[in-house]
Amino acid sequence: MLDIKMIRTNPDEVKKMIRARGQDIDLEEILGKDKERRDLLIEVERLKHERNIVSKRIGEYKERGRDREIEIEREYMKEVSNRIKEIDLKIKGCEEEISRGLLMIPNIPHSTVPIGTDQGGNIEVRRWGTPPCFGFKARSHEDIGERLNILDFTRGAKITGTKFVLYKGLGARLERGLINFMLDLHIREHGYIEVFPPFIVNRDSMIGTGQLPKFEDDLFKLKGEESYYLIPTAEVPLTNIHKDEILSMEDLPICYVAYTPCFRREAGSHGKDTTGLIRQHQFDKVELVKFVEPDSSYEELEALIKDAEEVLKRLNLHYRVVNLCTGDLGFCATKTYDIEVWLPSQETYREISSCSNFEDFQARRARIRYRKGLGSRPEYLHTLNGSGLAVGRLMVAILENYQEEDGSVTIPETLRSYVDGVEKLTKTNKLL
RNA sequence: GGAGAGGUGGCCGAGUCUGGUUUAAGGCGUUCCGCUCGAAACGGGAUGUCCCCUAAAAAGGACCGGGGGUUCAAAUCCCUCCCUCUCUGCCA
Repeated sequence: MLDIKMIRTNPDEVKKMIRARGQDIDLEEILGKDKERRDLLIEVERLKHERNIVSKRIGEYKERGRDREIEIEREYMKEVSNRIKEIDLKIKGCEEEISRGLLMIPNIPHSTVPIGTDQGGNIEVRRWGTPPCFGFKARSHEDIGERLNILDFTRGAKITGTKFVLYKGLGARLERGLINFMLDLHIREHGYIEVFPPFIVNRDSMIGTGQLPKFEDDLFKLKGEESYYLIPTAEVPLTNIHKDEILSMEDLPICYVAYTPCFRREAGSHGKDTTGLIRQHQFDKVELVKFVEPDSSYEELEALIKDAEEVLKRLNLHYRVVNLCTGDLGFCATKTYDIEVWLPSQETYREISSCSNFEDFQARRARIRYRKGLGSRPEYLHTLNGSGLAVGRLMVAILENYQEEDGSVTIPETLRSYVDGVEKLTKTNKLL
């Protein structure tokens, strides 16, 4: 959420930004309501002041038993009170409209974000490693996974439906190993605090991180009295840990890491990257979230992306880092780096992590503040998050990049201690 | 799920029955000043968040879990929802 005061003073810049993002939002209407609200406030506060004074006076009259005076004041105050009630109602209406509008305005891109309308405008920042060189035609991960009997798409669909998968035997174990490997790396070497949050959150949390009210269609909502949702990413519970809090400067930066499954409706994405594990309704992810001081948030973003990259380096997987352009940037972000891992079967780079700075956009929505020093006013802090990494897609990358001609898959050395020393996945009919 | 007790400032805690002079007592903590060679103890002051108006302040308004109602007036009365605790049922 943007600051209404900032919009009030820089309406043209905000309009320009909205246009650049290809959005259609009526700023004038919001600003009009804002003006109306402030005018009404001035009037109603004067009346409330009056009410406070007269009420006190009535109290004093009552003490002395001056009933006639009380009666006179009471008649007058009835009018004042009704008028207050009327105006308060109008103000509330204004506030609802203002907030509805504000919640739909995207964040302002950082000056280092390239201008562009879609993915094509993204800029490659760096590459690491080299793609593997096979003397045979690379198989897809689905192919490899099903032959090895570690991935079962048919049964996943049987149990639930399309875009649900069953990991079996060493596949399940490798998934778990990857999660543990990444958690350990971030906890032991990058200084993150591990968290195991709820996988279901309430509506207010979803608004806090920006999934709602705009992206309801992407979410799984639970049926029941409460407005509960399955999390589409651990970003939601992690960022909302400090909702409605005022932290002190010594607390910052706070860095959390969590493994959670993620649930996404993927509405409207049918036929798009639908193969295998790439796009599922449920997938595992290790997520990194930071709460930082505003001055340091862009340095923290650089550190965050490095922490995520380290996973791929340790696994010796070729990747590139991309700076997303204005047209591809998410709603809440001011700047996002994607990490794209090399997939031999598609001979292309595929997103495996997305690391973003949100500045105070989420902090304002979720009311997360900090105090610079003793006695200083609370200020919104900056939040960041990034995948570190998406486990399903990492599985894809390992199966494809480490495949052998005979259909087996070598397990990267770093991972072996996480799968009881297994060095190779080989074809088997047994459910290991 | 059932029964009961609660939710008040950074924390503890009074106020709620009986609505008004509450500007939310008192304590703790924090911080500043005094005393002191220094510290402790002691004495004194300061110590919330948001909104509005401001160049800034002052003044003003709102906030006692959330929302609504009654009333000239609500921390206090009524309704409703949420949360916590105790007992209890079922249960991993």
